[in-house]
Amino acid sequence: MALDRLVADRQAVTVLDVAREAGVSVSTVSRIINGTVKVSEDKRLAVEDAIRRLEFKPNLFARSLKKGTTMTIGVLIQDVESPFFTRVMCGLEEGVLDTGYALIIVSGHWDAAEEAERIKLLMARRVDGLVILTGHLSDAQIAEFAQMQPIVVTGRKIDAENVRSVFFSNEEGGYLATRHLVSLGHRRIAFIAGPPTHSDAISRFEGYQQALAEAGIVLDPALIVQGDFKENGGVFAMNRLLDSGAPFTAVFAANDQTALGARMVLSRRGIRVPDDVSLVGFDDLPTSAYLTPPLTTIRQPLFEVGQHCASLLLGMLGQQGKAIALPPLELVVRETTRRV
Amino acid sequence: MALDRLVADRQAVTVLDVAREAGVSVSTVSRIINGTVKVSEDKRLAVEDAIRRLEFKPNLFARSLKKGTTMTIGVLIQDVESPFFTRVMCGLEEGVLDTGYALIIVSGHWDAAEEAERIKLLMARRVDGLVILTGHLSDAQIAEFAQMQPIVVTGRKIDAENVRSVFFSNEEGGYLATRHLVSLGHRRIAFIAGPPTHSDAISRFEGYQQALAEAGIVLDPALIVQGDFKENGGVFAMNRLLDSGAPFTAVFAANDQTALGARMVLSRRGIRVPDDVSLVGFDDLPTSAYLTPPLTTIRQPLFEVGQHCASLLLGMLGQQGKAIALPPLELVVRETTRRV
DNA sequence: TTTTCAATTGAAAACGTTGTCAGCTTGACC
DNA sequence: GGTCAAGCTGACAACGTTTTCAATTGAAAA
Repeated sequence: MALDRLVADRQAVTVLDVAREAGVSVSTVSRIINGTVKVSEDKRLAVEDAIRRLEFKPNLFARSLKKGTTMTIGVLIQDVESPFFTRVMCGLEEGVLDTGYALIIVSGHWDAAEEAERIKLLMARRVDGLVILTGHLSDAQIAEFAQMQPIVVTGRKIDAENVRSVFFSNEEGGYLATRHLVSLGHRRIAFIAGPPTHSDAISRFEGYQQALAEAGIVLDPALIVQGDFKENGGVFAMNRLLDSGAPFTAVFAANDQTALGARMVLSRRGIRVPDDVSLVGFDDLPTSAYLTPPLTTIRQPLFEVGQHCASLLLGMLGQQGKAIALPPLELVVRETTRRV
Repeated sequence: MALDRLVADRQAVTVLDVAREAGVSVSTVSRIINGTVKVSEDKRLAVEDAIRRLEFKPNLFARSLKKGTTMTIGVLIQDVESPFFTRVMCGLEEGVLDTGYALIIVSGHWDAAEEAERIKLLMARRVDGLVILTGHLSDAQIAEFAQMQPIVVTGRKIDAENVRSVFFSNEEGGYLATRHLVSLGHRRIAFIAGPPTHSDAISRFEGYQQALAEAGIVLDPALIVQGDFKENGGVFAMNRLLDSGAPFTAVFAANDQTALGARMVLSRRGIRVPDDVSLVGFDDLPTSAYLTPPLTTIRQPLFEVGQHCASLLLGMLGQQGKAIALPPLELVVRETTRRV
């Protein structure tokens, strides 16, 4: 009795067992599973029944070995704990749902060497495709990796064989945020930057400069301080800014986490937001709407970015992924900004 | 020339190529790679050199197929976006670093059926082990899954073959938080609960009750409102609580996200924290220290929990994982609580 | 010098699939 | 009735490893 075998040794139900149980050959079983060739109705039924009875699960590794495909997608993120990445991951996860693909996620921790290391690890696992969410790898490196398997990369534009970029204008976001402050009458607008080598951070800074220039405000270097895209960077930056004594009425932080740190320092020093200082972030993280007061910020459609990445990659892998339209960047005005 | 072959067809460097290049048999190459049997020094050198020159990477799938092991660990979380899970994942990630194991992460979204579904997916991929971070699966289900592969589960105590639990007392945490409020003179302490079926949530409630009983305070059902462990649940709960008119001077929220939502409502209604109402959370999420004011909460050593899970599972898989000591739960007093 | 034995090594058989190839039916057509 | 094509089917060779098993070697022992 086949079920005994199942109980005795849970691991070992193979296509051979199914074939025996259904009284056909292994080839036929394989054909039914993959639907490659038509088989007679009675055998199909017998096999499907046997599969169900034996709870047969094809060994993915044997299959991978034969077909050269692993049904696995590698995802390089920078930090598992960053809400930015997890939001995108959420979209990715949704995007590959029910496609049979699984995600292997690795973190590069904002370090080009570590990123390359992790990608090599993924390649050793023969992932079918790669999603690279920002980071410090050079375009050339990515193009090289793309010789091995298709890649979708976010946060930059790469023109290379086998690479698709999901890209949207951080510059425009920086511009939107700054223009909003300008339109409220602010003229001394501080900027807490992101990591100096980070392309998103650079673009946001460019948007800031552009809005300033457009309003005829000369950029005051004393109002530019360095952050690191994390809460603590915001804390340091805001302290430095306040200690410098340079007067300002508004702050544009390069991301929400930075804004959070900055806001804490302001509050600690008795500076009210938005009464004394207006504050704008960037990202619209899930928690940002629940801060006190709720943070004015630039909304990036991160979930959709994830979905879109999945869809693009699936497309490159020959699967028909559902097309996702990327909503534009959007200024979300909440309660941390006020007319001066 | 071997390198030509490499360039022409990047995928296909096999152990056979290496053997040919080094002038030995495939068996010898395999032996050198796995270190199973001693081979002569000169051949070892030749093979190692060939491996390097050809950039040979063993095909993990062929190996898995033969050895029956996949060097993959499945992780069931509930929500990629929850800071709670990502913190633990961080520890997990660190724990398996350089062990050759990779993590496949799936989300159950707090739904027992979906959780079981995802676990079956992981099992179809023949993961070597499983880490289950809380959730709604029954103990019996987990014990059954454990017949297939070792499991580490958090947030509950399961006595079963092939299962290890990482468990620490949410009850004690609830007790600590409530006792802190009591010691500040509060007597009307509201509680915003978590999901009613969630074991962590239940334990925290029990701790709350215990501290109240110890202080001789009778529990007032009017002060207990339902949340869902997310920000929005905190918003609804706090609105309901305030609308009910029941007086209170302190709130214990079942987790930090809930506290965040509750705090926003308080602020919106002009109720000051901690001047009018004291607030305690649970989890000590990374952002909680940066709220305004910084949140008093119970710190769970989540990162260490992740490391510990990894270590336990690695142990069950026959790897010598480094032992991790789990720090105890801890009350972190910040600035949202004050003497009444 | 022969015998014994351990240390290395290579050939070949798995592991569980898929896909090619050839063989077997079956029915249609002349 | 014979021929053919078409439709199914099974045997078997891959896929790239690891792991027997047996053979070869060289050195040590007799």
